[in-house]
Amino acid sequence: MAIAKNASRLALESQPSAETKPRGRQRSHACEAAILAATTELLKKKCLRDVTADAIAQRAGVSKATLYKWWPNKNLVALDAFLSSMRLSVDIPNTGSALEDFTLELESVIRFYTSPQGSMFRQFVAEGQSDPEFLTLFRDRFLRSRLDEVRTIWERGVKRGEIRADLDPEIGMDLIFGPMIFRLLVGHAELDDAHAEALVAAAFRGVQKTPSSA
Amino acid sequence: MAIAKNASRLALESQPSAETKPRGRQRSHACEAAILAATTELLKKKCLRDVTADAIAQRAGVSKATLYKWWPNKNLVALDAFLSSMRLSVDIPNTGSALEDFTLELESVIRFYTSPQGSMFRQFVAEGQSDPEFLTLFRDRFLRSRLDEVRTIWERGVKRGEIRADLDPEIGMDLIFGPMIFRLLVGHAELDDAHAEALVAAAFRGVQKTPSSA
Amino acid sequence: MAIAKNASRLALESQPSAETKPRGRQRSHACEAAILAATTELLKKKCLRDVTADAIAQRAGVSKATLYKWWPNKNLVALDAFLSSMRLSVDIPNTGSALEDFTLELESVIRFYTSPQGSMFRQFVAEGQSDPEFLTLFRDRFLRSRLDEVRTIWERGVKRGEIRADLDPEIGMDLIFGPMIFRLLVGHAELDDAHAEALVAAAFRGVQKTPSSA
Amino acid sequence: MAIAKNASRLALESQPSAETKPRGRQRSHACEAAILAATTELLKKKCLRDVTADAIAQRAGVSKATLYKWWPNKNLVALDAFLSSMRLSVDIPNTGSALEDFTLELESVIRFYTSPQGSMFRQFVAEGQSDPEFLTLFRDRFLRSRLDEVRTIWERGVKRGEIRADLDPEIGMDLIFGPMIFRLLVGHAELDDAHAEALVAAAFRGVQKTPSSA
DNA sequence: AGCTAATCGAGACGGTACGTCACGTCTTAAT
DNA sequence: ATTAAGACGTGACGTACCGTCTCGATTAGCT
Repeated sequence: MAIAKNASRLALESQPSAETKPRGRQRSHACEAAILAATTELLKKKCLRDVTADAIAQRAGVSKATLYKWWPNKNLVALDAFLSSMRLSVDIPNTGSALEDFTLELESVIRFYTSPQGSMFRQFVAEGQSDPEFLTLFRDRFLRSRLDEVRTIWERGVKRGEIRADLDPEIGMDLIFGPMIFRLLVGHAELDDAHAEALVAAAFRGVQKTPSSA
Repeated sequence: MAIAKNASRLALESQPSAETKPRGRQRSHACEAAILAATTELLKKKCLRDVTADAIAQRAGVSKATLYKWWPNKNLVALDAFLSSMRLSVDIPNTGSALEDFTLELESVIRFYTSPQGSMFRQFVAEGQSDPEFLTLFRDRFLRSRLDEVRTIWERGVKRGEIRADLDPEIGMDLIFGPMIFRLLVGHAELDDAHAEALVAAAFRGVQKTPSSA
Repeated sequence: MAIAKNASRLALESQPSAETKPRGRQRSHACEAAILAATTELLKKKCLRDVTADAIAQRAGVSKATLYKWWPNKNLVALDAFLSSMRLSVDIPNTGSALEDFTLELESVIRFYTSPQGSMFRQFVAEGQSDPEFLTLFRDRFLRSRLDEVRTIWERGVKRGEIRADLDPEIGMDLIFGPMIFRLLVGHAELDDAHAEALVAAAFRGVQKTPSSA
Repeated sequence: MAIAKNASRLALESQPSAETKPRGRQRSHACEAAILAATTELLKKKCLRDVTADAIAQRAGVSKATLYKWWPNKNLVALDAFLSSMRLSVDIPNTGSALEDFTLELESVIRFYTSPQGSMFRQFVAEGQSDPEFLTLFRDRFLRSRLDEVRTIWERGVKRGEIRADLDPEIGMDLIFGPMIFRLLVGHAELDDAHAEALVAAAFRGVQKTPSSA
């Protein structure tokens, strides 16, 4: 099931000691860090498709063999680089209003995804279209946890009675974030704070003309 | 603006009379048709990235040079192939209820986009992430007109008083189709008729617990 | 035996009337002349390998089909162009001394072969190495007659008692012109009037130290 | 000056010790040898023009990229193949008579140049006509040394008083070998032992009717 | 004067080889 | 054992020129 040849980035965090160290030279942390940093740096200038494994290795001052020893391919290096550059867990807004929380969160997400840094998101989704395993990995390692974090907004909203309890949260969340992803990937419309607000507002109020307001 | 070296597919359809034919041998319809057919066929088996220009040419019984003479790259060939295979303009449902129309339409779109044929959509969006010009072209030649067609549902709904008149239709449409695209590209949740219905319903009613129903 | 599809250039000169003209549009002299002129012109700037059939046709304002209708390939066009630009039969020197005649002739030949015009000679020999039929044709249409002309110098020399009668003229002629061709094609040594004189002198006197002059 | 991207063939032979080996994987001797062997083999069947880089690579079981990494084009591969297949330095005859030595040498050279193996010589001269740098390289790497070797015959002849000391050896050598090259490349006359003998004899005695023999 | 052939310009076409690029693997000597 | 360096096989790329072909327009001799 594991695609990555190892737990990659995470491998270095775990195993604080315990097991017997293998003989010979130990895996270099510096080396791995250099690769991830180089990848991040290069991806700010070019898209994933145009960043070559050679370029990463060269920029990191690392041999290509080292790179391929720890990652099965370039995409997974980029994914790790992306993940490692996002460590400081983003905290979810908590203003007391789910509407406001979602608006703030969406604005924040948009700002990130449209930044050079966050534009990697689009590349990953794109790569995923021709590499299902990579798409799965991307979902499991990044999206899932992000969505889980955001779901707390939803749940708080439900608890507070702001959000309909009968609505499948998955559908609710897609309703809020789907349109943003759509615009992000297809580029058919603007994507900024104003739109974030309008989108969340529309998702909340709904499209339908309510009988009362008629 | 034009990326394609010519009007390609469309060039052959238009102007049945009018302008004087150029002097030399005419562009072969058979040749172009063969290329588009071969491309469509190959794309049913493999994803766009894995279909090579050579394979298209060979399967079409056409020389690679001919292919590159009329299209700058295989993505645009695929786009033309996609467009040509969708000629019969899909008609938009018109049941008298916007909610039902959107549900039917979304179901239909989902069925298409998850078919071998329609999965090209995902590939195009993916390619577009590393080729902005292609993304623009894809939007202009395909998405734009599709969205325009669907917008009639919206406008009928507004006229009938089913849909809020104060809501930007662009936002409304993204609300309905964005979540589907999100799921289509990221694959984090199911995508079938039931979900189509739930999505449209949620978009219509909104996420918010209405005071009256409280 | 004929390689060319027709008698080419010569076809237009011959048959002043006689046979019944075929029906339809007649072959255009202007057209052929333009092709030959364009070829000659282009070959002054580039070597035969680098002059394309398209370039010839375009420069001549002629269609490629016309070109290939009358010549089987580019090399034979060039050969005809070469021959047609040399019509005015070069006259062989006749000073009364074979030594002097050969020297003058060799100087003249060297001047021609090292001119832009005459450098086609080298190209023909080169092409001939990978196309034996072309080499044969080149020999038959050009070299043979040139050598025959020059042979009169030899024969006059023999008659006058200047040249050994027991020597095969073919060997004698090769002795005089071979070294020049060698230098022309390989470029390992200078090729000018001085060398022409020295070469002919050496060929005449021989390499051997004569007993008498010892 | 250097055309080849490296010292190629020679690089592997030289410097058995001295400089420290570079760090990485070493250039594969087997790989290079396979390329040269394949080239030699193919050139026995087809002429240089008709031997493709792909064919060489495939037959050598080597990738085209590797081939192009070490040689800028197939001509230089062929040249290296030619040179490597001639290593055992041919020894120059030394019978005590320059006339006989030159005759033997010329016979030997003719036999070689008319063999499948040696016919590459013609191809090289031919290619050189459209690629001056290649011609220079061919002269420098092959012809020069061959001529230098043969010149010892000349010098011994001069010392022994068989050959005129006042004659420029370059002219003398061209006189002996030029006619052979002429015939080799143009094919207007036979090229065998008998002619070798006749040619050398004529070059030695000269064309001129000597007064004494009159 | 119209008919019928052949030629002509334009340029599309199939084919073949080119030389380049990136991928991911493998080899070597050094650490 | 891991590293840097970098050679290697694979396979697709997009380009160039070849020689053939298909058009419609032109230009004659023949009816």
